[in-house]
Amino acid sequence: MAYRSSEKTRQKKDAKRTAMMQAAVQVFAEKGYHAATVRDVVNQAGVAIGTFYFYFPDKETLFVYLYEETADFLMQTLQQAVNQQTDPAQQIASGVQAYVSLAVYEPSIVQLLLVGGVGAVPSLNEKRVQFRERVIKMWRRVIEDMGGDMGRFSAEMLAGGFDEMVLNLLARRNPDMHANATIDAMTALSLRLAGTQQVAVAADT
Amino acid sequence: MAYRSSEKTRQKKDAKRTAMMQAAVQVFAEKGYHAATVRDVVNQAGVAIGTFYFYFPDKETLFVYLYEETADFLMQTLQQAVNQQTDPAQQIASGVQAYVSLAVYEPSIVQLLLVGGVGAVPSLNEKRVQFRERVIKMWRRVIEDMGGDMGRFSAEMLAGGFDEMVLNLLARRNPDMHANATIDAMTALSLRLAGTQQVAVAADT
Amino acid sequence: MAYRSSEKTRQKKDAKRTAMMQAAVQVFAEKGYHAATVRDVVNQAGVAIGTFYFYFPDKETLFVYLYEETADFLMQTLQQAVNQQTDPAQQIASGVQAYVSLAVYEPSIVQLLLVGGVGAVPSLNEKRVQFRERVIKMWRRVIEDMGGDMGRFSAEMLAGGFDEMVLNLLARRNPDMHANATIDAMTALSLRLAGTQQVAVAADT
Amino acid sequence: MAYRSSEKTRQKKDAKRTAMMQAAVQVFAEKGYHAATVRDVVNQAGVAIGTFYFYFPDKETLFVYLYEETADFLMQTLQQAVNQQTDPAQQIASGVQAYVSLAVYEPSIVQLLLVGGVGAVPSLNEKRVQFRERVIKMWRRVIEDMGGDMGRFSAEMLAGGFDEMVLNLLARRNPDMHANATIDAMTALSLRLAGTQQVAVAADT
DNA sequence: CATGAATGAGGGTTCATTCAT
DNA sequence: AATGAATGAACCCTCATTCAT
Repeated sequence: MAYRSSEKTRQKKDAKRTAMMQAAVQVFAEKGYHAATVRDVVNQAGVAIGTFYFYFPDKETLFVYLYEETADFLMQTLQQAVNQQTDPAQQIASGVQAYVSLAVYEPSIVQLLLVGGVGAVPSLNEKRVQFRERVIKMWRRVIEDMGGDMGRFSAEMLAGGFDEMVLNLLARRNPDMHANATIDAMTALSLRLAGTQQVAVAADT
Repeated sequence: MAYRSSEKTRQKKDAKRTAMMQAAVQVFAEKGYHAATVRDVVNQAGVAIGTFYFYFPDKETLFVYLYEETADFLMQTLQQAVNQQTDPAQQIASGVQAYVSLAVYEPSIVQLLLVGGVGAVPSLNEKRVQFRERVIKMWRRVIEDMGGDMGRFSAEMLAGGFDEMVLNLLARRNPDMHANATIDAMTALSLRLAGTQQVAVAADT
Repeated sequence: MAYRSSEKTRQKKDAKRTAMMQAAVQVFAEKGYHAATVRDVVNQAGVAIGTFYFYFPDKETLFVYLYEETADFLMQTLQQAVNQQTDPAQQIASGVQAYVSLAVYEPSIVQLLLVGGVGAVPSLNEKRVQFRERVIKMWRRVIEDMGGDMGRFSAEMLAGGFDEMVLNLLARRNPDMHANATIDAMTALSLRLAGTQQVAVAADT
Repeated sequence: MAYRSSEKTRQKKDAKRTAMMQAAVQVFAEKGYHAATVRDVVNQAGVAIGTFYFYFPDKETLFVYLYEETADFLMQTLQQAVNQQTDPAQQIASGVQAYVSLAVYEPSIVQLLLVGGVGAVPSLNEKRVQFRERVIKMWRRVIEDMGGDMGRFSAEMLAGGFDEMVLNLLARRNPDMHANATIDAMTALSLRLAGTQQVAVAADT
């Protein structure tokens, strides 16, 4: 199940609405914004097409809303993982671990946020910038807590690099089999990027 | 005497074809694959819609072709910049400089390759994977020439990180004004990622 | 309470579907398959173009379906008329009468089956062969019941000859005024073709 | 070679024009009027598309012209065969023989006249009526020379019946192998239709 | 609330036809 | 005469959206 009911939707307690949002994540992730049709979503959710327009004003609004929700969920998950640790180096490790786990377990989320409708929905651009900003800021805080320099740039590279690595992991035959190696590499490279220590790492593939 | 394709005719033909491809890059970059219509392209190019189908079999084929061409062009540009140098550290600097320059000068290219129609065109997925692989391999070679370890992972992070940094640069008000700072940071962080030296860098923003 | 397809709704739906099919028969009969547009059909039926695609998958499928339905209907009508009689000679007379009546009363049917889209729709060729075969077999049975020889060939000539005569009848100013003469001639000539008796017939035109 | 240059075209002595008309017969016969494109014709003829419009005003005119030419050719062939004989019964046999031979040897002609664009080209309807009229008149004359009654109706049935039988012959695997049986049957049935004698015929299939 | 029949703007594509060379 | 690049009307079909039930 891809979609996690956040605070916002949990209050609605609406099964149909939830079903449609869950279906939407899958469908959008799989086909991209334009190729996914409203009919795809309602079929997947098992409701009638009219029902869609009772709960959502239109396709685009749903998508943007979904993007926000999913971004929120991802940020919460990462932030929580980071906050569980106090040592910056361990914070990175924990965050990386959380990100990769999520990606492997719920690839739709990553697909939606990184590939899905970017560049396809004009009103999404701003949201996308905001999302990236949040990711970057989170990593920047950790890096600077370590005493690393170039916080902003390092964080940008970290954020983009993580995405690329995760996407490469997901492109493999058995992502879960290579998850640990990826996590280790991501962690090690993060420490290097911070620039505060020399790190030795396990063998490469 | 029969019709003879004179020099002038051929040039005009090539010109029209080129105009349509340039128009297509812009339109696709701006709206994404699905939202861009063939009519948009021909309007931008100043030709009739029938002309499009005289030169290209269909929209998707053009897009894939454009993607390949653009990817080839980017790779050539980068590879050339890298090859101009012999010292690995300088190779990175040169490649980074070339990438950023291209991005600032021709943002459509970056937009097309990184955002455009990814996830929207099924037949593009394979091409996209190939393109990323080429980018990653290029950086990996440089990194390993420096004696860096974790070549594959480092290269992935470099590739993804570079994209993120370039995208962030393009998102700013005056990309060209911040290009140099970004180039410096990208270079410095690359060296760190390679893991062979400690690098000091200029102040951050 | 959910939407319930009431009797009224269903009837309206059927009505619309029927209206479109009737419109289609007319339009196809009048213009032929290719020249007839889906817009022609929906205009004639008084519905929107989207409605067409709600009821039928596409133009070709509808046409083939229409052809089959019409062929079935014609065969049933003829067969029924034939079966009402026991004497072979009277069976022919009855069948001929039914065919001509149908042609005069509903010329679109004949037009669709004999002229409409033959040679225009590849997937129709097989259906056409089947239809001709059914017609031929029906007449052959009757002829052989009379003791006529050359059943297959006689039946072919009968089938083709009937069509030509009906088409010639329809091409006249007032088909209904000449229907009886045509019916008589068709019947008389059929008996001759069967080769079992000498027949005297009414005066010719 | 399907197209025979009649008096009209022979005077032109124009190779390109002839090539296009020959190509047109084939293409129209194969695909039907609408599905056949002007490009198909010029490709088959090995000329450029502009050349088409130098020789013919438009597609429809060519088709109508082609229909007339082909009808003329068929009528000439049949009439000639009929005229070679003096005895009416032998005239029929000769005409039938000629028709079947032509159909087997040059099926495109039959296809064009009987199936091709009938019902698809409005301006063809009149031509088609004229053609049928000529066929019918020819057979009627023969029948009445034999002393047969119902000349008009018999001739209609003969004309339509012949077409059906020829079409059925062409639909078989090896038309030429069954040509003789068909010819015999057509001849025998014609005599019966004329109503002047009792005819015995060879075994049926 | 829920339904699904109905709508029609708009997209990709074809193809008869024109005209400068 | 001959060419083929260029045109654009028109076709088939999709799909977001509405609304009576």
